[in-house]
Amino acid sequence: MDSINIKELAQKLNLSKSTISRAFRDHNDISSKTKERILAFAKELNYQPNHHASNLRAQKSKNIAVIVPEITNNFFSQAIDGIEKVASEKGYHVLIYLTSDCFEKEVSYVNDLYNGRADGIIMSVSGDATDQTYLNKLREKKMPLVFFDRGYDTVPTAKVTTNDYEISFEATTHLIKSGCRNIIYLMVNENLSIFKNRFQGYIDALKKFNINYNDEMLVYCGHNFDENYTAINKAFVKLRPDGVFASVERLAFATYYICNDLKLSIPKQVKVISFSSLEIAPLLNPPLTTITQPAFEMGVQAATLLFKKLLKKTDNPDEQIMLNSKIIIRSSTTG
Amino acid sequence: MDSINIKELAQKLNLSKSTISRAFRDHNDISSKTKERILAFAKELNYQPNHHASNLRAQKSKNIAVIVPEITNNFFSQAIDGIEKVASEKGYHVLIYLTSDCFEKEVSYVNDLYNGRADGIIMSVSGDATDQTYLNKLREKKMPLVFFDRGYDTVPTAKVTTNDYEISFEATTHLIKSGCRNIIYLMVNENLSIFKNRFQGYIDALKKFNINYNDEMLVYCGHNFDENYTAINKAFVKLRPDGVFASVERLAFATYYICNDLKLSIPKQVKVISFSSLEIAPLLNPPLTTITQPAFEMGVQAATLLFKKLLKKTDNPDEQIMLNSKIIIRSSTTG
DNA sequence: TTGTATGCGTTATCAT
DNA sequence: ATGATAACGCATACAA
Repeated sequence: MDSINIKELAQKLNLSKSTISRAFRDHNDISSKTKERILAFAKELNYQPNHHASNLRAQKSKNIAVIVPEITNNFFSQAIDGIEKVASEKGYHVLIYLTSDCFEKEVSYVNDLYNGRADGIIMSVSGDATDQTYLNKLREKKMPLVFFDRGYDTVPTAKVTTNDYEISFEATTHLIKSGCRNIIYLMVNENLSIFKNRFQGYIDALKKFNINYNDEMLVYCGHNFDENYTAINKAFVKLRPDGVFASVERLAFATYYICNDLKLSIPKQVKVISFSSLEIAPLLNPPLTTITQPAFEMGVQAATLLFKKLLKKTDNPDEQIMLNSKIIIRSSTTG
Repeated sequence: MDSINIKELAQKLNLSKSTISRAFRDHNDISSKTKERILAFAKELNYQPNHHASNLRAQKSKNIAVIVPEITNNFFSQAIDGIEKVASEKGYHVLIYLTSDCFEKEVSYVNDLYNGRADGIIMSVSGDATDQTYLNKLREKKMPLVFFDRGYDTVPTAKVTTNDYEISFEATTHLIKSGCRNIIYLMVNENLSIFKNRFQGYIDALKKFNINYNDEMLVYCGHNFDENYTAINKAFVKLRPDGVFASVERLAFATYYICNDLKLSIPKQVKVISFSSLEIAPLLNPPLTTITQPAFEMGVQAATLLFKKLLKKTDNPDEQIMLNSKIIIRSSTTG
């Protein structure tokens, strides 16, 4: 970066550094004439106040960090979209960190942010945390933190979540009312509260309708497609379920592939419902019934919460926002 | 950010600031004993060298900026995934900017980066540029720039692209060999060379097989779903095409919706091929034949190129890399 | 091996 | 309304 600096600019204009600075800081004690002259000349020379110098003085970066498990996932990319919209409106910049659900990466990314690179963090955590409390030092450092969707219960901070329990109860009820009596549940991570809530909604709905449940119906899945395929396939062969509740989008996709391979018809033989932010769910074969979270809006709310904390415009730094997901019924559970 | 600084740390350890600094900079002229003592104590106190101060001295940020039209698009999110992987390996951080294909935003974002916030830019441009040369000042400022996929021809710099012309020729040939004689082309932006190339591949394939072409067969689309729906629908009603070449994923989706609504069977009455990075293309109804770009790899290559320029490890700052897309034939063009 | 002093580019404070 | 100066936190050249 070959840049001119404030000193050189001052010399060329026969002014002092302070006057230049004032022109950029929108100070009132500067004549509008000189101000305009400065700004015009600066523009011509492509001068801009050096970010590091300004921020060293001001002790802020105007950056926010967004830490998420993955980006090639409709939920997260939509959420990031929402975050970026708010941030750019406020003149802030967005740093992206992808953990691939690896806890070590998550920790290392967060630790890398203590040096002033970012003023705050928006995060959806990896589920494999061994020590969730490492985030508590953020609080000591007065670095604002907002969770969205996936947070740690042990870390008190602002959160944006959805009505996972209720909507899962409702989704399971929908499957039952559509005739399912043998519904398997595809789980990704039982440590995170959102997944606990989803599962509990399922369990309680089964209970309400007096439908038998046993542990085999809970299928543990992971991040790898092949593993998931094997696990779900095994459950299919053994249990012959007539309904599938996928707690996460990609497990529904795996289920579709498996049903194809096993020549099982969705929805005739198996009904499938899934948490999913896939916009083209109507174009799948068959169209997938989804529990759709307001991903974009969650991003907007999370960013809004963060800025409230950042700009000290709140007296409740641990504000909790819960938004409603909605079930969109399509052919994968009807007919 | 309530942080301890180097001075305080030095006092507590009865050492000088420089020694502390040396411990962190991995200098050789420091005893490993004091170095360890410093690092251990620093860790305990959560001390990290202030990013702005270090970078003010070093005149670099260890940030790279990624500017793309949108993130809720499989191609871009996969590319960003690739970029982030490389950047994090190199100890760099990724700033994300979304232009929504708005040229003014693009310009304003780039202009916001002249102040040292980022050391380099990876960009896929908006197509609506009125003055593409505004990027040339990046070169004056010695700010490295790499285009991927969508670049401006008027701006000489490193680029990562795919074999758009050849693959489009091949894709069109595939449609023709599958029996199509009336293939419409869905265009998003005729100003960008990648889209020109795609279109030219289509045109030349028609020519080779002596298939008639007229301007009506070129359907101009935009960013808005409803507009696109209307435009494509109009073409369907008027031209009754038996083939559709979508130059961009979302236009294929629009085509699917339209065929549904018009009760046209894909592939019996209409065959559809599209540029697309959708991983679940096999699950669509019918499975979509795609021209798939190596999005992740493009991100990796773009980042690699940028770092070569950044670290001055190349004598060709305008290196061009062309990767191959591949056509994956599925039911939307067969049967 | 460690300490001292200077400057990186800004901006706020104080003076004029 | 404008100018001089100190300080933000760090890293290097130089001194010891």
